[in-house]
Amino acid sequence: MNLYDDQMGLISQYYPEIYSQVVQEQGVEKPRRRSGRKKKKGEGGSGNGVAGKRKLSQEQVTMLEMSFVNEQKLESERKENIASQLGLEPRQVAVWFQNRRARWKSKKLEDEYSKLKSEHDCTVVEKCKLENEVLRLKEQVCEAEKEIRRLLERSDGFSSINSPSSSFLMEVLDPPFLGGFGFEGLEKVLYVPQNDYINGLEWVNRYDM
DNA sequence: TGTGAGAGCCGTTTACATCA
DNA sequence: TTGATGTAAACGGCTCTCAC
Repeated sequence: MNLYDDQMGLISQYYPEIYSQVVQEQGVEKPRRRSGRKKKKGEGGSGNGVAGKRKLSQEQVTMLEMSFVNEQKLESERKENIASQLGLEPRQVAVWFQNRRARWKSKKLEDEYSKLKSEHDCTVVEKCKLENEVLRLKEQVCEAEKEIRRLLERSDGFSSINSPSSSFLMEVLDPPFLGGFGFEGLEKVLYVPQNDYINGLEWVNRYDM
């Protein structure tokens, strides 16, 4: 059983009147090659024997839609079959499939756009949430720093500046010595002895080239 | 390798239906 | 009745594939 048989099964099930008409028209042999592809406008080609375009009937469209759902591409044999079943020119069937593929593609693009837009909107909302969170955390840090400074100032009245607790707090609050003066990375190149009690100027002179 | 035919895609045109 | 507008059928041009 091929796709065509599947289609016919569906059609007989859902559209018995169309199916009986189709079965009656089976067996019509048509030439497979098209002759004279180009036609001037107004020459027709609709196969209706009427000048101008005519909309396809509801039954024709239904059958074409069902066929399209089964398979979007149209092989020659299938096209001939559908055309003979529906009393249309093969060219009409081909054109209908072409236009239907275009509509399908357009709809697909529309759906993809909607999906992407929805995802984009979600991302924007998430970004706003994260930015708010960053602001909130920054405020917390600011408050914490104020609190530390307040505690430091209070502790000045009770202990000397060289007490272990205050030096620890200073380390927390102040940037590293080299980094604070724009010498980031130099500490890796220059050796600074840990317990060397030379003053700052002497230290600079020692490493001055 | 060149050529002709068939088929698909894309953009456009045309015929027709609908509505204000 | 008529003009604007939307939709679907059809066309024309281009490209690709395949057989010869």
